[in-house]
Amino acid sequence: MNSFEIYKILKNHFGEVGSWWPKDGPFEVIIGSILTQQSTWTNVEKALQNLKEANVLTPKDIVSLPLNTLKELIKPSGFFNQKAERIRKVSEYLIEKYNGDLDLLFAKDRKNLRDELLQLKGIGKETADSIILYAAEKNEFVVDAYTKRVYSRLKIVEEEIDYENLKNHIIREIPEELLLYQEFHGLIVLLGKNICKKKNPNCKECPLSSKCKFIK
DNA sequence: CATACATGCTTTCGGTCCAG
DNA sequence: CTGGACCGAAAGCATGTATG
Repeated sequence: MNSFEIYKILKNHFGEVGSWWPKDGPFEVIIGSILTQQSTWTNVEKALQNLKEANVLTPKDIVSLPLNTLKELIKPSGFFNQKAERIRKVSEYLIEKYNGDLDLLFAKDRKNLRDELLQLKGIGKETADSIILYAAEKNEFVVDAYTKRVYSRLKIVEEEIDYENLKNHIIREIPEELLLYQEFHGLIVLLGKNICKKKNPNCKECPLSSKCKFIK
């Protein structure tokens, strides 16, 4: 079974995901992509809500905030000490290099943008790709723990496959289109979060169960 | 040198598992 | 059955040490 088939089955099952990532602006996407590292989205939403209520919406707002206040605001997302440092460092960088104007950063081509993001502490491959796909809106596919779990349970790839290999496997099998990249990733998140869970998977509800060897 | 593997980082949520 | 203590999982990343 190839990735485009999986996409169609998931879309048929869940329907249109739409712009499921919060579109309150590209800077919020960057913050969100850091906050969501190793954390659930519901917790990240609380942290983002706190920032909004405190009127912290731009890189300049972040750096003018005492670090401890930032930590308090993002506490619900977990790992708040590290994440606060990372968010502040990234904000400082954006101000120094682009005067806080993200359009300048996103004007770069996809590869250069990715390399630049990866040099920032706290931004690894998945976070960089999320920023490119959802904030810069360029065709960079995102794979994550859900993707790896789903694909390895389907026996399409081995469990220990690394990030780039899984990503390359998938992009070879699907059309290179922004909306499809966003939609497919969103659908996999829905599947991984609600059905293909690590602990109590709901295989009976899974639209892919007939193709899956895992089945519990 | 470079690649592999282990560890620290934190809160919230949803199970599991007995005691009452 | 009910609740509450308890446990592991949840959209990763950087750093340090071991291994070849």
